[in-house]
Amino acid sequence: MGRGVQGSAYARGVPHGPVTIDDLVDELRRRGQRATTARRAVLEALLAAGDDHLTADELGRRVRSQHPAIHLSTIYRTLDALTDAGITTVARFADQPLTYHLATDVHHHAVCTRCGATLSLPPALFEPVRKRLLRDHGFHAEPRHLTITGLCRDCAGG
Amino acid sequence: MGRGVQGSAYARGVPHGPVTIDDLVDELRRRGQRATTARRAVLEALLAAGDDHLTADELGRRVRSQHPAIHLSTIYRTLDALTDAGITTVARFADQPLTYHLATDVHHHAVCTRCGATLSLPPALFEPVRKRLLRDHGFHAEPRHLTITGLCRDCAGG
DNA sequence: TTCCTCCTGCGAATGCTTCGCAGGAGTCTG
DNA sequence: CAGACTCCTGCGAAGCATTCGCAGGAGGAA
Repeated sequence: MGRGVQGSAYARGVPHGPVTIDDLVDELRRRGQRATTARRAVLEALLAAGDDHLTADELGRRVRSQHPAIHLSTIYRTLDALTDAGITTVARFADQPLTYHLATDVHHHAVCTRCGATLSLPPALFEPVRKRLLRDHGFHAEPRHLTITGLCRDCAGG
Repeated sequence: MGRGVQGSAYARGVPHGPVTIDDLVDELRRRGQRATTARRAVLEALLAAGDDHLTADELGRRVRSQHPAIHLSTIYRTLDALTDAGITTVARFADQPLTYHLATDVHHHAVCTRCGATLSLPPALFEPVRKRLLRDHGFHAEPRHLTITGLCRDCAGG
């Protein structure tokens, strides 16, 4: 397969699973945004992070290890732009700072409000609720990254 | 019914539905906390707010209309204490400041990440997911105030 | 009433995130 | 490949919600 001449990885919406830096950069440009060093670096860091959720600060630290001049405010603006473009997804766990990851990484979360532990959940779990919200309320539940709060096994004491 | 001689409204855990100021103050004391003017005022404001979710700031404004000297930091500390005592519940909608309401008001939310509109949902909707999380992951999903994000009918354009 | 704490007002500090500005880098055009 | 037109960036400061330290005052048990 690979990327064909005419189709980017994003040609039919946000793809699931692995993508390359070039896919991401292409998509960025397709959205009318510029592919700068800072943005490429942020995308590389996100790609390298795999399933992890990174804060702007952590992302800044990683990016600066290669490009020391990149300012934290640029990271924030970049993440804003990427999120607008649908390339990244934001989530806030409890009262932690915002975290970011690639939108290609589709999953939901259960977050412990006491210890902050997170559990990754398969999207299927929420399908019934999603359908119901759509049908009964016209509400389009976030399909890519829901968060449900509560207490983890340890914090619930059993 | 009414409150019997020996049983507070909270005797069997957090009650659903209406409670009085005295129920709330009693419960506070039962938890070993002091019933001060500030705390009573906060509880009154929450009670008067009905189903609304109030920020510390908004709560401060309302409390100060009766007791001008009560400082915002006291509101925060009071809300902390009330939440610790299980009397109030916290929620964050999108990137808004934290909001608070009485724990007796049990409901879930769908929040639009674009316009911030919120939809109140019956607890029953999430029961299947809750049960599943508990059984499969030992995760105790917050029973009193879940939030699910997405786009409302208007923002989804249809 | 007395005493021992806990709670409070106040102001300053913190931490994340955003903003305004002036200069520099991307991209499009020819 | 040069020129021009923006958008993007580094920098520092501002903004906002929330927390903290302190010294004094109010709550409640005896």
